Amino acid sequence: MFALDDDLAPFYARLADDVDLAFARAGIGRMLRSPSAFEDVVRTICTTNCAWSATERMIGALVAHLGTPAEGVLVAADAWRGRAFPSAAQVASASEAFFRDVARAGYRGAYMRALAKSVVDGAVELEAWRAAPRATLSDDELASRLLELPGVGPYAAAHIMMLFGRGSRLVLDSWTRPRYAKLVGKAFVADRTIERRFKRYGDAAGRAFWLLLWKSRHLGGERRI
DNA sequence: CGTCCAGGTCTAC
DNA sequence: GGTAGACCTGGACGC
Repeated sequence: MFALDDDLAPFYARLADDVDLAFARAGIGRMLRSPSAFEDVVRTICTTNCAWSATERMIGALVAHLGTPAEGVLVAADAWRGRAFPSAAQVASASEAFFRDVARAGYRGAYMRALAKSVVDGAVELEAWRAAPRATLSDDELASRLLELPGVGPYAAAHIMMLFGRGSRLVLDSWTRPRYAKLVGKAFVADRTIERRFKRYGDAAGRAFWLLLWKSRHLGGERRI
């Protein structure tokens, strides 16, 4: 989960003379990921086009109703505490009614069911994709595969890749866009402009973008860049 | 009570 | 390849 195999040395080397991100060289910038790649993808789908409260509701329901209770942990039947995130098989076996009436996932229900089935029958090998080194599976190839998954668009693909240890794509959404604009003192900044600004970080552009957005959390205090 | 939109995506031009 | 419209849900908002 701590992605300790991710080698950030090249990234830190690139930040040696970076005014904005040199602070990260102290060992900042590692992304916390899920025990399984399937969980990373499902959680991400549950962040799309909805408020954070909805994301929590959907994921909470998946865990509480489909996940396996941890051994020796006594919990209420409807609680998510003490349970593992459900496996692809467990999600695949859930009914449409569960997604509609319990998780209240709306149109995402069909996406999650389809994804879970693809993982179960072996058509989609998320775990292998996550484990594959760049030399074997390029960022472009991984991105195109993720984009073919139901419910995964540009935002989700970039987010999942970040969790998979590929910090090349910028996670652009309704939180990061205004967040970046505020940091540079503008009301609005076009995606192309942001992409151009971070192009210099090469295959670590997404990680650099993310770090900049969270810089104040690491250093304390809000400041413009 | 109607409209808007939140850590977007998909389909049809 | 770029762009409207539709899409589940529910909390926030204006009236």
